[in-house]
Amino acid sequence: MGKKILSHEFFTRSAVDVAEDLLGKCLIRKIGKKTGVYTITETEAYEGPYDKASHASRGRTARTEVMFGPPGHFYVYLCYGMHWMLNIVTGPIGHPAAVLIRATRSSTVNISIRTRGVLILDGPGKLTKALKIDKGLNALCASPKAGLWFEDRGIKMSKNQIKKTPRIGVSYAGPVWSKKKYRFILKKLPKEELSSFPAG
DNA sequence: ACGATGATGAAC
DNA sequence: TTCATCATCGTA
Repeated sequence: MGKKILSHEFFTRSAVDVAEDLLGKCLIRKIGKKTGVYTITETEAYEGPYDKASHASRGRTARTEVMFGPPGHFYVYLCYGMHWMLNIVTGPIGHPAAVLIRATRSSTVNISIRTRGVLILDGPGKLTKALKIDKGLNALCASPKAGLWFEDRGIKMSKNQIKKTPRIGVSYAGPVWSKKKYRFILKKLPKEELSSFPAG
């Protein structure tokens, strides 16, 4: 099976396109000798300074600076005083946009009790907690060097597997932007296509 | 339905 | 310097 690291070009597009295309791609987390593979099942696009739901709509600040930088870098910030949100910057330099990674799914193999199951991380805060993602990754380039990156592992996607809905928790963005269907959900993923990570 | 919990940005 | 506001989650 091919394992292609998603690089610069993949993220140099509109956040909406990247958000949709990230479904079925894999998020890889390496800490020490342990490597986890997590298939992305839910994303949200925050597209540009005109998007009232985006932090970038209030201009260039210390926090949003990363969004104005190069694509393929992480934008990580604290939400509600306790949850880290993982975003990946998209579009060309100077265009503030990013995609929020909201949920993943991966197969698990627990050798000690000889069971096989599925690990579902179904919320942006749960995901970062499980993958030990925090401010330390902010502004870093997605890469093995950072210990966190994206890969295409050959999962085939078709449009009818994707559900589009308005984004979560953005009512403050006004009637137009809060209603945009910029949230992408992968409805189902065949078991054999689930990525796995080594136990122990 | 609501409280936890702290950074952020805007107002004064 | 103060204040309202959050791209959420777990418990009720």
